[in-house]
Amino acid sequence: MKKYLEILKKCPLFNGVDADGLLRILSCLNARLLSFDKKEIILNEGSSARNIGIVLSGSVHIVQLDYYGNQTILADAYPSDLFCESFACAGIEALPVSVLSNEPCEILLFEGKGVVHTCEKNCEFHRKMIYNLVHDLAGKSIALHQRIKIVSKRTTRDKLMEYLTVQAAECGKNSFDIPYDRQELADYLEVDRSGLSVEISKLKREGIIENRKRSFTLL
Amino acid sequence: MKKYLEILKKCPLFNGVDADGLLRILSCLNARLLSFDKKEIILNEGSSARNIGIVLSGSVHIVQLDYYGNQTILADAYPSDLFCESFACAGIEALPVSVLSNEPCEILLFEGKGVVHTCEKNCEFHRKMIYNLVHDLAGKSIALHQRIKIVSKRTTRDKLMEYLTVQAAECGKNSFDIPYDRQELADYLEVDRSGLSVEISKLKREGIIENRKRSFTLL
DNA sequence: GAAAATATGTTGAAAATTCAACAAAAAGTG
DNA sequence: CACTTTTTGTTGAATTTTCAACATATTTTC
Repeated sequence: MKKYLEILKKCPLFNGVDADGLLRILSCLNARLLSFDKKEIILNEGSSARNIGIVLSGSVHIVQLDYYGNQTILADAYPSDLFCESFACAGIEALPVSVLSNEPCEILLFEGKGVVHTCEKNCEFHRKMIYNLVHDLAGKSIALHQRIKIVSKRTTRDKLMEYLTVQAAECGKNSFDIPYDRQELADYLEVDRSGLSVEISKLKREGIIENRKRSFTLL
Repeated sequence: MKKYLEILKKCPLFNGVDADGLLRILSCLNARLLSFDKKEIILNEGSSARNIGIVLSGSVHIVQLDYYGNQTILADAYPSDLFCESFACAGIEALPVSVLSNEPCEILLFEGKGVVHTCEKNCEFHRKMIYNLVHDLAGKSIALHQRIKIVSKRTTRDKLMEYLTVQAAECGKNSFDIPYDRQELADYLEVDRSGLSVEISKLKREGIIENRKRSFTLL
């Protein structure tokens, strides 16, 4: 576990906790270290919602699957990011999403109740974690609202432009790379992949954007 | 304020806090009591995100507005419900949503930092509130995911059927009333109102649902 | 209870999305 | 480097949504 100490220190849950406290908390949480290849199922929709995950290496997609096979990408998690904390904290039975590995990755999994329930030994750290949890959950809510703002646009073109505008704002430049290939971008925007390609081509022809693969420029 | 004590006791933020503690917390939070007519703006998108609200009477819609005038209904809040707590807790500047009164209503508004920062007098209650906040934020996240599952369906018919199925499951009956008129339902499902009416008519003709105004039955 | 205002249903035309199928380009493999 | 696999772009047809306009029904107001 020491190998990942630097990653774990940056995890929003452990903000303000020193390396010593971190190691104590981890032993207290009974965390399991798991490895996955690309495109594997880490957690499956409908399975127990008790677990919280932290990405140690690689990255994952948080998705919902439709009965027609349409996949919706809700969010991504990268090293140091938490995932599924909201489901564990709400105390629901079944996970309403699936978590898929986007590339080979290593994941730390532990039970959410270990975080929420105070234990005798580390009350000091637990208190800090609860505060951190509030901030993290609130941040996740913001992210969901931002995604809704993008996806609630009524046309593929508007969704794409809103998405690209947000990305540009986030990295403070008009040129940036997105974390998705075409199919994944379509799954994030909830549109048809081929229709998305058509729209990207149009925007390029109209001189509104430049694009090559995952790299975009707003003009 | 005593008039609303019963409503406030049921607020998720004050779970486990007795009437005495509640009154002390309220004075500490510097809460303002505000009244609104129907269809008024309570909080405007882009304005300060510092405030948390509690509905005391009536009900409100949490909405996002498009530059074309399309309104998206994200959630509703009824007496005892909190709203905008996630934005206040995340510490962002600008509110990414608007809050509109759905009917004449009374609202308690206070600064979010009063909840998150411990004060000297009521540390006991503050600790409880933070725990309550974690549970509440997690629950709001679940609600958003549920809404996304509905709205990510690709056709008006599928969105409507998913929505009605969730409603039926929530009240445990096949007959139920929804809290929206046609335009509001369209705004919640992110579809065109007239197209929604067409789809409801079709489903009735096909014998899949019964409907009169806000009352629906799944067959 | 009549008049005005609001809500809902219906229609047809225009616009957009989806779907399947295929071509072209790029990436991965031995 | 050749071959295979995967990704991306393009097309046209079918489906669906949107939009505007209007008819009907319901509610509100005086």
